Order: sequence, then structure tokens, then C-alpha cells
Amino acid sequence: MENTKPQRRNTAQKQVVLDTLISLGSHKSATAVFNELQKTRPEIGRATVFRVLRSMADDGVLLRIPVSDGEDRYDITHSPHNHAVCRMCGAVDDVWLDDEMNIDSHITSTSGFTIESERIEFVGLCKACGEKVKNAEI
Amino acid sequence: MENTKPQRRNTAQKQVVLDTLISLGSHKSATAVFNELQKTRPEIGRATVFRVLRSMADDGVLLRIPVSDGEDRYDITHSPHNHAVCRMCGAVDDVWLDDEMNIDSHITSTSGFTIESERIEFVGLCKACGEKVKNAEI
DNA sequence: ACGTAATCGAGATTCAGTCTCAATAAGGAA
DNA sequence: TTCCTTATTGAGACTGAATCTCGATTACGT
Repeated sequence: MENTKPQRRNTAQKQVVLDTLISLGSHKSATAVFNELQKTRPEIGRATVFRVLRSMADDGVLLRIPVSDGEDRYDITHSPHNHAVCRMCGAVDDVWLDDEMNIDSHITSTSGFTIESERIEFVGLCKACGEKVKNAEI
Repeated sequence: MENTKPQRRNTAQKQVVLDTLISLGSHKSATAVFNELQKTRPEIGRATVFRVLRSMADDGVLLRIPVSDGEDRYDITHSPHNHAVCRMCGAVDDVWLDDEMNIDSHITSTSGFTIESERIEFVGLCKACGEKVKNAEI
């Protein structure tokens, strides 16, 4: 079980991708970052942008937000929260849950979003895969 | 505002797509339905399967379940519930929420799923689109 | 039976994302 | 500093889901 992650190296590409994501603001897609970089650093490849963002998300440096019917978005990590997605334009807003209040009206009053439906996806391991992992660890 | 939906016509294709989805069981993808149909009704096109499933979901006849990192799944509609997705094999299980109990342990005890994370996506209209719709309705 | 508009099938197209692979470079060791 | 191993990169091919195009077909109200 050599599940040791490969060593991470600091590169100029990683730095500039991260800087660009931050400068663009929240909830930007890999394509958005790539397009922005085309203007100033056209030598940086598309695969690199996708790779850097995904690996940073895997490492917990970034948060990857898969959106139904749209590109994955990336954001700098901060405390856990959820997202509201506009079904027309795809805009994404942060949603900070607070058990004490009605969620929908809270979202509407803070961001103007009108909530029509919500979708909860639990991610983990099904019975079969959970047992596989268990056995592999022995 | 002629937002009147086009008339829906009953066709053999729609019937057989729906029958196949039901016979395959819950949470099947359009591709899965198409592949199954290839065996018995190879004359039915891929675009048709995707079209039929999507339009039935739009009409509320079916439930479309967008899954992060996977194909959309379709299911016959019944009362609202959520889904657990295996991050290894992509298996999808139904989750019937019950406010009274701890969600994660409830899921684990009923389906064997180990929940590692959850994602809530609120879908609706952002402020700008909400106002657009409002104006269009006047 | 007719006419029109919804639907179909085949294949091209799109689009996000990944993969391949040769070239490059980070960073620890000598 | 130089050397070596190995992670990383860029270009472009590739994948896979889903949609679009368009001429042919067909449902169904009249």
C-alpha cells in the first residue's frame, strides 16, 4: 500500500493560475481562468489550467463546486457553505446556512435569489466499495 | 408571451424508451437505456433517447438526477427524496430524509453507504434573472 | 383523407475534461 | 554548483455526454 501522494513542486504556472482565479473572484470555471490567462500568458496550456485547479482541489487548497448543467467552478476554501445556482444564467452565490432561520427566505433576503428547488447529494462509498477499501487496508 | 408548450404526441418511441427505463430499474442513464434498446430496437436513435428522457423530465413525468462527475440519471417520479452517490463506482441510492434522525447514520444503517461529504445545491433565479422574468410577465 | 406541426434518425457538432508523450524544470543529494 | 530523479508542462489528440441540423416521417385534430 504505497498510497503516498507524489511530491508537489512549486511552479510559476501553479502560482499564476491561482493568482488569476483569485483576481477573477469567486466561482470561476477552469475555462474562465484559461481564457483570462490567454490574454497575458498565452504560453500556458489548457490542460495545465485544468490539472492545476483539480489537483489543488484534491489537496484541499481549493474548493471544487460541481454545478448541474454547467462547468465545475473553483473557489478558495473557507468554512463550509453551500451554493445557489441560477437556472437561467448559471450565476452562483454563496449560501451560509444557519439552522435557526428558514433557509429559502434567508437566501432570498440576503442575495435576492428566488429558490425554486434544492438538491442534496451525499457522496461517499457504497456498501460494495466500502468493503473493498476495508479489505485493501488490511 | 406565447410560452405555450408545443403539443405532445404519443409515439411508439416514447413508449418503448419509458418501458425500457422502467424495466432497467432505478437511476439509469440515457446511455444505459440506449444501449439496452440497441439489442431489441436498433432503429431507435441516440438523439431520440436523450430527447425523450429530457422532455419527459421537463414535463415532470420523469425525474432527472444530475450527478457530479457522471451521466445524468433518470427515474420515475415519486415523492421528493435525495441521493447518495458512491465516489468510486458511481452507484446511486435513494435517500429518504427524516428530520428526526441523524442523516448520515440513517443512510449507513439502511443502505450500507458511508457518507463522506454532502453537497446542497439550491436552484432558482438570481436577482437579475428574477427581475427579467417579472418584467416579461407584465 | 388532409394538412400542419411534432417527432424521428443519422450523423455532425459542441464542449468540458482527460490522456499521451516528448521536453522541461524543481529541488534534494553529492 | 552540478547531477539526477521525477514531477510538471504544453500541444494536440482523444473521450464521452449531450445537443443540433435537417430532410423524412408520422400523429392527430379538422
